Amino acid sequence: VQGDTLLRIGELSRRSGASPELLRAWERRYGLLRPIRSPGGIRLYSLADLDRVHRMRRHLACGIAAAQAAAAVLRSDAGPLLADAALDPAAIRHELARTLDAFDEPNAHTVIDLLLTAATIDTALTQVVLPYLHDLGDRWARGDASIAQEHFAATLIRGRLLGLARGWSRGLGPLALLACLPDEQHDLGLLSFGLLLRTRGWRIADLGADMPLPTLANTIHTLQPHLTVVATVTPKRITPHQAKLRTIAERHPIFIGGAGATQSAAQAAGVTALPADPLAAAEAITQRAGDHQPD
Amino acid sequence: VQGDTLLRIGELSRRSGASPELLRAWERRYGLLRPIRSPGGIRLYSLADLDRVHRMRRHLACGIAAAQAAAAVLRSDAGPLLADAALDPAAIRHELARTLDAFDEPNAHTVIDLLLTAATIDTALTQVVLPYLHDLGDRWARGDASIAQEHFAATLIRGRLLGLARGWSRGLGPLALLACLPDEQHDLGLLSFGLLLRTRGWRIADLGADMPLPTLANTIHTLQPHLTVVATVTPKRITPHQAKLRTIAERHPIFIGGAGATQSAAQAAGVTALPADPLAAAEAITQRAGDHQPD
Amino acid sequence: VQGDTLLRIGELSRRSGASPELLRAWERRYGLLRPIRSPGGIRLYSLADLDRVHRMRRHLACGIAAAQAAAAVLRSDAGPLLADAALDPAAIRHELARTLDAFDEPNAHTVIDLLLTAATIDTALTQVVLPYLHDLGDRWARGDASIAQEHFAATLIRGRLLGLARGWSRGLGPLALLACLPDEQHDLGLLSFGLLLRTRGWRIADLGADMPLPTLANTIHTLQPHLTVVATVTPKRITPHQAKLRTIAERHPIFIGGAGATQSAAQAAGVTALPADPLAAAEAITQRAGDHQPD
DNA sequence: ATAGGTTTTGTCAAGCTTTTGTACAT
DNA sequence: ATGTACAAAAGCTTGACAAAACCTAT
Repeated sequence: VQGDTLLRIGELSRRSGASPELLRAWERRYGLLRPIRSPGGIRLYSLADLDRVHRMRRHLACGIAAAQAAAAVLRSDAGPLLADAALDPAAIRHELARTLDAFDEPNAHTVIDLLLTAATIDTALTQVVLPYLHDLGDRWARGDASIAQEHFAATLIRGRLLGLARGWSRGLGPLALLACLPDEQHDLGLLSFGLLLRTRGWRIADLGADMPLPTLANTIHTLQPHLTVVATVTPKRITPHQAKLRTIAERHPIFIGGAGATQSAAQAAGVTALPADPLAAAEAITQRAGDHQPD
Repeated sequence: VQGDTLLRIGELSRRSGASPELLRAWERRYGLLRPIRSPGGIRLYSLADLDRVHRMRRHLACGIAAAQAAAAVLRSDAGPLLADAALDPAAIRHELARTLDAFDEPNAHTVIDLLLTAATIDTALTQVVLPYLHDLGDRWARGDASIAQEHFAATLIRGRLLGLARGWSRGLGPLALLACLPDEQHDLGLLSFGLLLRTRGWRIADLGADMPLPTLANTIHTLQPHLTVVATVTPKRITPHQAKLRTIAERHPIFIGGAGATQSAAQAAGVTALPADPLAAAEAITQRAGDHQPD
Repeated sequence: VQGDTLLRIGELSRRSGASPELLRAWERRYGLLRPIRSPGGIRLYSLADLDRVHRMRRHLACGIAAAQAAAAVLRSDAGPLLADAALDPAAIRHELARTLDAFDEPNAHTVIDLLLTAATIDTALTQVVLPYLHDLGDRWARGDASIAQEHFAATLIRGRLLGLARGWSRGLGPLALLACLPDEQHDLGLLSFGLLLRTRGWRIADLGADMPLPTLANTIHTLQPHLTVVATVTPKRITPHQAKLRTIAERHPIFIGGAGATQSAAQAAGVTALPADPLAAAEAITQRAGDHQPD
């Protein structure tokens, strides 16, 4: 569970599938493991040792002889493996999925803490959080994840993203107004996009899910943002509002993002489509703003 | 229920369920009560004293030993008064409304920071945040607030509440599972209620808005919570699901809260209605859990 | 079920599922629990103790041997913070001091994680981190803290602040160049100040401690920042460089901040003094920039 | 793989003390 | 009403024990 727990030989055997006698033999013959000892002489193994045994068995399963397998394991033993493995985005994403699927809130927070200290917000969002959410959606569609798991995960992640968002309307940069199209409930992608914009110096005002367009128009008038981004996961939400969108877009720059932001649908509504990739979208908008109002 | 009613020891005993001898012992040993005396020496107790005895008995029912229970009662006696003395809830609520109405995110955060530093979570929620949200809903119904303002405020507050919620499934007491009924999108009341439960020692798992009942049933089976609370702002959401709710409630305690939790609707669905006031609801549930799980 | 109730061993046993004998054995053998005692010698446990027992049992259920499980529990002991829902800045500061003084790096990280999710960066820095550093300096001056503790704490905090600073030179806002005066080694205050500026939309370039003024002048020429802030904790570092500072300030706005930034010293060097309070300083600079370059 | 010895760990018992609700005499 | 007494319940310490898990060596 933890990174620094110690296992006795019985537990190592249970977790690795190798008998205690065999583990002792591998230690004596090949120096595969170097457990520390308790005051009474009991062997105590680290999780790195467990990993070594796993690799050893994998080699054996491939037909490598024991002596050579052990040598290979020790050779490829680049020190604190598990600690480094934690920095691999795929591993973190996997760990995030595991904890959230199990409704294990404290450890999910720990994983996110680790992620946020190890990575930039850009990396955390594009390499871990957004791919995870995307994957979760797929699993839900396939019936491999329950709505409960999906809501639980979304709530926890929303909390962390809103934590990062704190104060994002403050400061000197241009203001971007964000909102989901009417009937669109998926706000996490837009929230993430807002964070990517924020790290690029924008000020953000986020109206969240399901925003009626007349109200949006009023808010544009009140806040006078530099530009507005509306989001949708399906082009279907655009068509019913083409006319209204076009009216607003005539007096104010409107961008549309999310999986539903197809070129054709955007063009029909007289607004500008953003790339599907949120990082590319953030860069594109920032680039554009920099051009219009250079330094 | 006057503020200045005085009880003699027999009446206090009858109302509190503790024998006169015991009440005197608690006074002598722990200083739990400080009754004034009649000219003839008869003890005269206030209603605050009755409340102390009730709290004492609740602690005892939870398994706390008498000396420690009395200490806890006395400690929580002086606590909130001193802590919150400097704080005017109405002023803070007004300030919160002003900043949020103006989409002034940084200063809204500052107000909330101030509130959280100056008040307990209980006070912050029941005196400021929940009244503000309620008032915002009223203003929206009257057309005095736009959906944009409402979404903006809800998102910001949700972020702060989720920040406070961090780690709330960890460690101690019994586990409470929370969810909104199907089609119910208002999750902030439930979230606040979860925080109130948390400060009373519960562990929380929150499934958020719009949770299908079959999935809820599965999650109950998986997590084995001590009880489940579903929320709705209107009784209309209960009727279509009466049968399913009843089925679940037969094998697991289900409570229903929120503005829509009328007695009649709850009874029809075979579940227990909670008081409309979230603080009272949290107290009621905690009370009940303490009663059911004595020695 | 308050956060400060005390349990006798029987109740702890009932709530945790471990027998009283076993609890005493764990205390004696591994020091897992440190209950206070009643005047008569009865063990009184806190809810944090209950949490420890729960974690102990969870480890045991995973197959970890008792001695190692206890060691793991004690190692990951983040104090009473996680058990209570206490987000009082003073409590967090105290917990930060406790963990850092004990060179308890993992738990210090946990405390900081908690702080960053519960509070805004502004609050975290001004209410917790900076007061803690100031207090640490005082204690060191009085001989109550060792240089080792001071270095350890500074290094850990610097790492976290740098983590928050990631990407802070990116984006659209005006660029602020930060540097400590020659011989000035205290860079954490400046780093914090940079973060406060960042949340107000600035881009930041930080040159860190002990920066020779000719190099600073060159960097100003290269980066063309919007303004430059130099920091010092004592006015003594200003006097030797008055002339050079004045020369630079003739062609570029220079501000001076930190405890050493007295009005008189600043005036003598022809630069602008900032308020001693970093939050006020950040606001002042941002205000000024907004005036000069509106919208 | 087995044998024989050691360490670890949960449990129990004996004898004594503290805590606490109730009872009784003044 | 007060104060003392009392007995049951719950705790404390010391010491010991046995099953399970481990060790080494053959």
